[in-house]
Amino acid sequence: MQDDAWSPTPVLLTVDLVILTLRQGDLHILLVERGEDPFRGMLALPGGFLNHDGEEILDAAHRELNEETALASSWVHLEQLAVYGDSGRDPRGRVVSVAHLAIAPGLPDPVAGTDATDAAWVPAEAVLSGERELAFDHRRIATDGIEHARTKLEYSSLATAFCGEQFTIAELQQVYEAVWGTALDTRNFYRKVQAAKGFIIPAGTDRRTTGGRPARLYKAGPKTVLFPPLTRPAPPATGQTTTGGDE
Amino acid sequence: MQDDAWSPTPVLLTVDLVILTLRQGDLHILLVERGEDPFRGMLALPGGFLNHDGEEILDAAHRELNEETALASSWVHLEQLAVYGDSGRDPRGRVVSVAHLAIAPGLPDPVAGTDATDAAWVPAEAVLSGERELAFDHRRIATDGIEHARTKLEYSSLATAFCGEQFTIAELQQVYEAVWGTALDTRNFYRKVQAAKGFIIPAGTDRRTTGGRPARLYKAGPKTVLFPPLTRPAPPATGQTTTGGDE
DNA sequence: CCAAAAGTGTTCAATCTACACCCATGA
DNA sequence: TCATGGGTGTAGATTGAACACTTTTGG
Repeated sequence: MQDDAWSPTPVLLTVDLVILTLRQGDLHILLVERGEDPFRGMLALPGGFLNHDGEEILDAAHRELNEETALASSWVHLEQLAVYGDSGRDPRGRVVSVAHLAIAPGLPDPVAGTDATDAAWVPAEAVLSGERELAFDHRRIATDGIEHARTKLEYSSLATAFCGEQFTIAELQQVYEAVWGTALDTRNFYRKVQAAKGFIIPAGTDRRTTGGRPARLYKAGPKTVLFPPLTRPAPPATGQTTTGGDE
Repeated sequence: MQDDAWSPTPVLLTVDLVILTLRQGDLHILLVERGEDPFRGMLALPGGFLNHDGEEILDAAHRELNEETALASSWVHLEQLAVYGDSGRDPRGRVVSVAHLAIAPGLPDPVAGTDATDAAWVPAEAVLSGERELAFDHRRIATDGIEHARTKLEYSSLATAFCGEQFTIAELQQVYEAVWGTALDTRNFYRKVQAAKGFIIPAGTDRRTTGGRPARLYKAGPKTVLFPPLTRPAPPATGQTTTGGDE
């Protein structure tokens, strides 16, 4: 990082959010309908420019998140994902976006955005498959974000961010099954999450019942890195040499 | 990502590089001595502002890499790490840096920078321990980059980027040992790297000898994601509950 | 033939998977 | 007392760490 004689060209910074949650057992992503002109009327990730003077990037992400979900920041996991800065990605000029991943516990159905024309939860599958078109390079960003979440479930405590403050192990399992799109053995899942010490810790003597034996309640533990990790079942190897092309 | 009435504040974008290589069996990082005024004379990561008109971020990283190492881009692994944009990180104003991780095969000793006053390979340990002070928030960036490389060796083929086009399994093992700072069993390492199909593939009938039986030569295979992964030995658990504090 | 480094076989323990089984509650 | 989901035990397969041993070269 050193200066040169020429003065460097400034760019515009935006913050875009991949906000994920679970709804009726399926992974959903929050999208807004654009009210302004580049891509007006098309679905896009929530986000916006950095505020006037010296707003921190992470603060801007939090601000946008609250504008869209009206959720107490404390319950939401928020982390930086990557930068998307291709010169052609925004017709308005050189706009560089810092993408963030946010995970929220299940929210009430319709989220009327304060800012955007309209905001809605869309099944993640519809975005991954390309069924829903997105503005800018947002499909790419959303795909990257979802993939990031998938792998991070394995070795981090990210899954608890999908639950409320307290949750049962069965609820936690639903998170894994929804995000990974696979079924897991309930009984082995039990032991695995408990084997990762510090992942979840018992919460009071409370229980919650849905027809059978009441389940113990847990809350997120102090550890964010899981050991041993929860391994994702390998896809069933479709007769090919391995699992299709690579690199 | 939607517009507002006010016009957004532009920021300056830089690209900073964490360039790692192996030298005499130890992990080294390339640092330059700053010739310009903020932090003049202090060590810093190689990097610089984006070029005049619409240079792509990745292109800028490649450009800076070549200026510093004069290495054919094709042999170097280069990927984006993260964005560092805290408002106080650069005394010149709002400068946002896109950090990159570069891995290069061992290079000839002195790398006389074209741009910087001086460039030198510094043992990674000296940076991690804080023994060497770095300009800006570059120690943080370097630390993050090294940690990123460490974990990525486990599940990706990143290690081959430290070797030349062809390498022996013993050389590959040295990479793991140097980056992780642990000793590995040669014989089990053999089977593990070969079990991860597509990681390394035999290169011709060539062999290379250093005193004993000649070793087979390999080159990087098509797969970038390793399955099964090479797991890093857990640190010996120092009698504490687990491995020290967390979160 | 000896030293040195490459590569193979084998053992024993830890782990994982699959599934049988018991437990606690509401109706 | 039955249905329903929560939670535990356990046998067999798979994997992993440790280490003896064989192979191939140069001196």
